[in-house]
Formats: sequence, C-alpha cells, structure tokens
Amino acid sequence: METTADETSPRAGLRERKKQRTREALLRAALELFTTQGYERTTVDEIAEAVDVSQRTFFRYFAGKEEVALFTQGVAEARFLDAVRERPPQEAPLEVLRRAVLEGWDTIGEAVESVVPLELHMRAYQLIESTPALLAAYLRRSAELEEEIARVIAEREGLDVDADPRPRVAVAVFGGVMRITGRLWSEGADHSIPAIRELTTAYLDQVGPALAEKWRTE
Amino acid sequence: METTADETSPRAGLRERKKQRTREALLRAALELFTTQGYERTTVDEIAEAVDVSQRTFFRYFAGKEEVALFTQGVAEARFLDAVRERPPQEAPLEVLRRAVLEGWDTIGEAVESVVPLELHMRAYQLIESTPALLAAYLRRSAELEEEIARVIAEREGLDVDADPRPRVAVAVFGGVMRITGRLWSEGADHSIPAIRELTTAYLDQVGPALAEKWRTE
DNA sequence: AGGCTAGTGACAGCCACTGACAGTTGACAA
DNA sequence: TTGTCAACTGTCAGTGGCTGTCACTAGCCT
Repeated sequence: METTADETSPRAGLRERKKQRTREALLRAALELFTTQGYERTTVDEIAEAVDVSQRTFFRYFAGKEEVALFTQGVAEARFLDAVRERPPQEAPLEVLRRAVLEGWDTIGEAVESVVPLELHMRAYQLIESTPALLAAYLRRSAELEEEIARVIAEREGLDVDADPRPRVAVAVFGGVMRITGRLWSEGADHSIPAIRELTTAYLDQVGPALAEKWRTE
Repeated sequence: METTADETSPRAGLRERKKQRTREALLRAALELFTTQGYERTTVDEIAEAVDVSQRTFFRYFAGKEEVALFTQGVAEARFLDAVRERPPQEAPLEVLRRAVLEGWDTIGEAVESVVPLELHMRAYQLIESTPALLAAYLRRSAELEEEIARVIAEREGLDVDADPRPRVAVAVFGGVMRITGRLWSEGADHSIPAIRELTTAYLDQVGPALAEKWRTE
C-alpha cells in the first residue's frame, strides 16, 4: 500500500498527491466528455462517476461545470499574463502585447501539457467558442484579464490607469482583435498553431488601416 | 392567418393586449426586484407571484432570468443598430459608429421608455455590470451585436466581411472602447446621460494616442 | 351559440449546486 | 506501533432554474 512513487511534484505528502490526481482526473474526464457529447448534454454526475467519486466531491474541486470547462484556458491566460510582464521595459505597449501572444502560442503548450494533453485543450477551446454559456463565461473572464493587463501596461509606462485612458484603450483594442482571430480560427478548418499565428499577425496589421478615414482608396 | 403588426399601438385583439400587459408586468416586476434585492437573491417564483401568474407562465414569456434582466438592453441595442444603418453613406466607418452611439444616448430613452421607465433601465444596466452572471451574458450578446454591425459596415463600404478584416477590426476596436466607458460610467458617481456622453467622446479620442508608438512624449 | 385553439395553471421531473453531518484516512507525535 | 487530530469524502436533504405534459379556461371566428 506504500507507493513510494515520486513522479510529479518534488515531495508532497501522499494526501496532496492524491488530491492532485483526483483533480486532474476530474478535469480530464470532464473535458473528454464535454468535447465528445457536448457541454450541456454532460451531467456532473457523469463526470463524477467516470472518476468514481461522489458528485459532492466534484464540487469540492471545481466551483461548477463552467470552471472545469475553462480551466485550461485559465492556465493559458496566466501564461500570457506572465509573458507580458517579462517583456523588456523599452518595448512600446502594443509591441509588448503583440510579442507576448505570438510567443505565447509556442510556450503555452508546455504549460498546458503538464495538466492535460494539448490536443484536448484545443478541442476545449473550440467547445467554448461554440457553446453560448461557455463563451459568455469566457468573455467575462477575458474582460477581467484585460483589466489586469491594462494595469501592468500602465505600470510599465509609469501611468495611473484611472487617470490616463490609454492603457485600457490599447488593451481593449488588442483584446478585440484577439477575440476576432480566436473565433475565426475556431470556425475555420485549420486548427494548427501556425494558423492562429498567421491570423493574429494579419489582423493586428489591419488595426491601422481599419482606423483610417477612408477605406476606398485602392 | 393575418400578420398583425404587434409590438406597437394599432388595436390588436384583446388576447394580444392581455399578453402584452403580462409581458410588461413581468419585465417591470423582475427589474424592480432585481435592482432592489439583487439578481441572485430574486427567484422566478417571486417575480411570477408579484404579477400573479404561475412560474410556468413566466417561462413562456422569457427564456429565463437572464433574458428578462437583459431585455431593455436589447431594446437599446436594436436602437443603436438602426442608428448605424441610418447614417449617411458618405460617412467614414468610425464616424458612423461614433455618431450612432452619441445620437443613441439621446434617442434610446424614447425607445426604452415605451416599455419601462428609463430610470429603471439605467439601474438595470448597473445591475448587469455588477452581477457576474449577467455581465457574462451581456458580453456574449455584445459580441453577436458586433458581428452584425461589422456586416452592416462592410455592406456600406461594399466589402466582404470574410475577405477584408477591416470591418470586424474597426467594430471590435470601437466595441472595446464602449465596454470601458460603460464600465467606468456604471462604477462612477455620475450616472447621467451627459456623463456617459463625455466619457465616450473622451475615450474615443484616445484611440489614436493609445496606438502610438511612444507614449512618453509630453 | 358553439367549435377551435392560444394561453394558462398544476404537477412531475431533471439537473446544477449547497449545507449539514457522519465516516474514513493520511499526518504526526508519543 | 498506536492514538489523536484534521483533512477528505460520501450520503442525504433541500433549493432553485428550467422543461414536458395535460387538462382546462377564455378569446376568436363562423
């Protein structure tokens, strides 16, 4: 009964490791069920049963169905936020954001993979985009993330978010473009990383032109 | 079969008028309860009881609690969409959006007032901004609205939304700014129409500066 | 007046989620 | 090793949003 296994985290007690395993099992089972039979058609009981714990236990690990479904997104978002923080101080705000995402598309994989197969995370994203309830929750979280990023940007530039509108505006513009590309990517046929990278750069390059006075000059 | 013009004035049958009255009573009761005791702390049964109908009937008029709470927002959004459509064809895209909102802040009042006191609508908006579940639903609907507006803009300019990124980008940028101002307005102290107008113009004027390469040149 | 049917209430049931309580099991000291 | 404590968990009961069904009432139409 004494599994001297160490494997994952350095040295946590058996209890801790057990919890970790349960959490991951629930997460994986949930995403698997959601992406195969659909979010609404999957009940919490099913998820709990798949992991062989009580429904009550599920709710001790996750606040609700939504939270599980958006969990890996949270990992990716945290990764992105870090990437923004680690950008060199002399870079211009928009450049920071641009590079943080593009770099993110590569490194996020590792961060996610430690919890769930990357492919499952991708499927989960498409699920979110195509499930109204999840998209709503996702957008709300994105709004919160934008506020945080705006504060980071403001700090970089030595500004007060409440006094100078530019940080929030810049982030909002950027976030808006990201929403578009995310949606198009999930709706499109090519769900590869390079595909989203190209879409992102292409659309970011259109911000200037889109704000131009006259569009009909070609 | 007759296609009666419902919604507005023309004498409809008694049955029709009765329905209209029930719907409005439910809407008003719901908003009143939501804004006084909070969204989550208000049950559908309470709303139904306040209007003296069964809970089942409530669900025949509204898809759920969310829908009632966001109803007047829907009216305002429809009004805004119309305003965009009615802008003179020579106006530049961003100018169209800018003028449509600013004009909207004045005319939306009338459209809303025909269903619910304007003041109640305002309170409802603040409720939405401060209630996570409602904010989520609101943001999702906003995303849908943005897509529609992008199509309208594209058509104005004789473009294909899927071929040219600019319509969606322009609308996303604009929508992003509107989100900021909406939030700040609801969080602020002055909940008047002029206040939101000023905020809107001030922030829209910051889009250019926010996208500039260097911010520290003052 | 009488048939037709939209609209309603009453009832049953599903599912997400929560509080309460008791049983089980790692952690840790004796 | 053993006993105590605290963390986890399962069970049970209950609330609230939401849906299907069905019988019944009340406008509508001829």
